[in-house]
Amino acid sequence: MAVKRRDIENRLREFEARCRERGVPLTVQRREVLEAVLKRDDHPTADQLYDSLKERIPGLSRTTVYRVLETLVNMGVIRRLHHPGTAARFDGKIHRHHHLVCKKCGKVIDIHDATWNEVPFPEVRKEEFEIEDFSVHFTGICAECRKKTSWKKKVD
Amino acid sequence: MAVKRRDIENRLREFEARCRERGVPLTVQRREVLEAVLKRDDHPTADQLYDSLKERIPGLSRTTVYRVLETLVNMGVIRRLHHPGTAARFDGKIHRHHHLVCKKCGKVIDIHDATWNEVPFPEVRKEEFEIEDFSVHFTGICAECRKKTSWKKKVD
DNA sequence: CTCCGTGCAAAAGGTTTGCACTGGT
DNA sequence: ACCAGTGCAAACCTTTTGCACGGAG
Repeated sequence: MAVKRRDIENRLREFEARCRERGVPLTVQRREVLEAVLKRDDHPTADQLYDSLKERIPGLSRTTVYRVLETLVNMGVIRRLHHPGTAARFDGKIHRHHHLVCKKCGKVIDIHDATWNEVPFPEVRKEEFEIEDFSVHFTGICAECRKKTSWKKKVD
Repeated sequence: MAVKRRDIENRLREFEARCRERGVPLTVQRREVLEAVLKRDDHPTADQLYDSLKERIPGLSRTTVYRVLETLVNMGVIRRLHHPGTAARFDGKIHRHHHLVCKKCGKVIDIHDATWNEVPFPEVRKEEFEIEDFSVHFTGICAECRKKTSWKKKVD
């Protein structure tokens, strides 16, 4: 489910506060892009966000959307997803959650599962890698794709 | 660790058998690209594979590498990875394993962890999603990047 | 007032497509 | 011989960069 209205307001306020304390200029574009990401639960691409905002913000540049998204990711306010598909997708939900990824159509569905959230980090001392978080990709076939008869891409 | 020599031979034989039984033409390019992916453990991009093969296969086209990789993924012989970075990466290891992904440089390290492999699939009846497998992305900072002082953003 | 952020255009990758030719079955 | 696979070039899509202007602190 998408972030709730109340939560969105909190997130925006939190963002504004963080901008101020860091001296990061708070622009209309940044606020609007963040709000647009928070309002959706379908992991939009930069281009989809641009399309949904260009009417509200006349003269908005695609470039700016890319740059703002980069800024928001670096501030830890949103996340960049690396799932199937050519374009990067963005997620306003920054708490730990996992994804169902359809092998056929690439759709990404959020899931929350307490059991999975609590599995302890694996031992990776050998790799000298400092794990901060994790997310699980469950791959398979979504309901719609399962209904369709033709199954071209994946053969088996 | 990379796939072992013996295993590579088995995988190639298995691939040839599957081609025959499906009537998929077995070409030099397909065999060589598959072998090249199996021989490495660093999740190469299409371009890196092309570079490593163009000497062995004079006249090889980048396009062909892309097309062959697509075919191999569809046949289930290799996997496409969707990790940070602009280019898609490919993985010859098709058994269940997980990845350490560096937030800074985008490097992907394989890990095998029995505990993680055995956590049962979550309940997703509501989503009507048929889970087939999963893989876990552990995000954090790799050894090299941790040593570096600056901590701005990703490169590779 | 000073910079940083923005807009525009153009460049820079990475990947896909159209078409003619070659090679596997 | 037939049809799928390949090579080449160009198209395409996403993302990044250079530069001048304008708005936020």
